[in-house]
Amino acid sequence: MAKPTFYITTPIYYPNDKLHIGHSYTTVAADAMARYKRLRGYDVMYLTGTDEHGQKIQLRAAEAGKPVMQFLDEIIEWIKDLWDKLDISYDDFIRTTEPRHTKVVEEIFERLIDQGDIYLSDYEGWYCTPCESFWAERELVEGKCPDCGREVQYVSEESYFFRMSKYVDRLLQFYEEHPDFIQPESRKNEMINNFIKPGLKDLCVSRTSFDWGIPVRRDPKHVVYVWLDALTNYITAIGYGSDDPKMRAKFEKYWPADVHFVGKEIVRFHVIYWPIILMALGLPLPKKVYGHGFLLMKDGKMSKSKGNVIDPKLLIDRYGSDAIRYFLLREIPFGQDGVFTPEALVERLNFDLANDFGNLVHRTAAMLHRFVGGRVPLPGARTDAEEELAELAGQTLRDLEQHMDEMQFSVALADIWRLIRAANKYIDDMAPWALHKRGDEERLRTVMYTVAETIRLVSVWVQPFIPRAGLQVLEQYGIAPEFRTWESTRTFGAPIGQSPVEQRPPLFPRLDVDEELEALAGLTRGRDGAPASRATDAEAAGHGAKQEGQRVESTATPTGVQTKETIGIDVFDQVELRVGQIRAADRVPNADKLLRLEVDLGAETRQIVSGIAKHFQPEELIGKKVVVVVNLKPVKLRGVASNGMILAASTEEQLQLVTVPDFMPNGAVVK
RNA sequence: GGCGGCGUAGCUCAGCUGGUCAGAGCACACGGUUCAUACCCGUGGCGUCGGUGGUUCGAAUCCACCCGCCGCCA
Repeated sequence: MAKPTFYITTPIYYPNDKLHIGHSYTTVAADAMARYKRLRGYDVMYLTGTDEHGQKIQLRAAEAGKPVMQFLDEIIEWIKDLWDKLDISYDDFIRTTEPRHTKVVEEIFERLIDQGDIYLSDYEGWYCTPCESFWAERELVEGKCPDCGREVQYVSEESYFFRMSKYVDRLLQFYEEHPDFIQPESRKNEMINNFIKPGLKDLCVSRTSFDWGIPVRRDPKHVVYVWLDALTNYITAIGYGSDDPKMRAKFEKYWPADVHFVGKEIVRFHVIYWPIILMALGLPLPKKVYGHGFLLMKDGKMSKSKGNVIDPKLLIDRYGSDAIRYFLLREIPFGQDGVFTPEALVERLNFDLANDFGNLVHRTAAMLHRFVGGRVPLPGARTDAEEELAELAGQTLRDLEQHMDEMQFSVALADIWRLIRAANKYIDDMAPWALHKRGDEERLRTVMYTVAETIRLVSVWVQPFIPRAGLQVLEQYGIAPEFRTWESTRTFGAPIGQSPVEQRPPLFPRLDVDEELEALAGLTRGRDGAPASRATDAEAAGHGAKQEGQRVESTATPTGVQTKETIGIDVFDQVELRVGQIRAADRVPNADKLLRLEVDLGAETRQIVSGIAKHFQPEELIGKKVVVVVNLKPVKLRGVASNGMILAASTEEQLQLVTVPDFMPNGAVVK
């Protein structure tokens, strides 16, 4: 019998800028689901991609002085590299500029006109070019764009429209027959009350005001506008409308999709317009649309103007993909918003990954070597303690599967960690070192086997979330392939005795909290202090979502000592350095590494927190003339405000402040 | 303004259709342990479950109103 299929998608992202950690969240969640389903024996199709049309792309490319396709290719390369770094196991990556997509969209459009679902009319309204948004007269704020506050133009444009109203009754009936279609449920009411009950408006599906898009075949001054282009990626990618019979078979195999993961801001398009488009095409509807929440920063949504956008690659480089994946999936209840704080990140990594899981694996390997010759021993008779752990393992598997089916990743991880904690506790209760000392070989073997077996189960289960660590432990513990399968974890007591176990360095390093908080403060300070061109926030994910981020610069070839991208003098010039004199210094309570400094900059005296307490006594700093970055965004470290940064040179062991001769006045510019 | 949601220990949050539901993790205090990444284990204090009324034998859990946040829409 053929394997059951599972088709899962992320939104296609709008590549007018680099993506941020919010996009990574959607993609990581979908990846965890895809990996889970593969482990469960499904034939999985996991699709992601990019939505590459629209005026804003065109404008961005022009700003960058590049041909549009070149501009896009460079960003797509960056995005694919990000997914590689995050271990995203997508099966296909669709770009809406590919012929397999554009050709089919053209045909769909023709067909829908012929069917009478699409008709020609006029679109009137106020248009904000940067936001690519139309506004009704009454929506304007003092005649300006309500989103960004900039000028809008009145436009009257001939447009094609999709007759949505025709399908409303069928849509409502579908909702009723498929109560789980929209997740979380609360979104469903919003949709019905806000869009459907008041009367669903026809959707504008073409534009004549720009030409970076798929032309309408019979009327090429029009290009297909956003949703009919973007949403259809979910079917064109798997072969809908293809000339190739193999691809058509693929479509038959995977459609309808099992779930579309989307950010909550685009739920509406996926649960109203997309089903209606599919009805018009006579295709079955997707089984589920899951609108997840946003990853917020402490001070609200991520946005460039707040300087709180984090480049995911910097995080991955520092902590590794497993760590970032774990944090995203554990910290944010799927469907709700979650908050990114440096403290939460470091604590999750230290407590859950290093202390609980990593240490369990590490201490067990050490004991296996020290007590029983470096192999998983053969167990003797079980006692109540072993039965209890086995029982908990069985319960954990049941809970885990249930929560994964509900797509509650954070709860599923909590389930696994409950067993990890129990295993750590079991070790303490059984005290193998005491058994060893006492010479109780049979008990010792039983205990060590039981711990190894628990580690085996956990390592299999953990793979959808942190694939590297899971696989690494299975290899370290010499687990045979047949005991790495999901099904094999239904039994506690697999014959893994005699497997040779390696001693390896800890899976996850324990992080120094102060050091990391300071480093993360640096990462979130936003590296291009330029004020954002508009106030809209970078949304977590989505078609046409309004995103601010860094423009992709041409890729520099690092040479010699250089490891970062080459920057222009204009970028460096944004950093304001001045001479400052340390007037006072004392330790920050509850922090090993932090000193609170008062620095005299001539015109003012500022408080700056610096992570140099390991290298200096507070007294010896008084009077020193140092170089201060004065235009850094203020941050709080351990609750103490820091309004700048002191420059220092450092190696692994040493650290010296960059100092200036005493005759230079406080406040003098350094450049 | 309309619709919806939320407000539970210092922090982040679980608590479905009312009766061991007053909980978990972190933080804090004390104790234990040494295999391990100063790690793990145990014990303990802490909460008027946003406020006020009401339904009920009994409400964090249902209802009404109020306060404060938030989401979608207008």
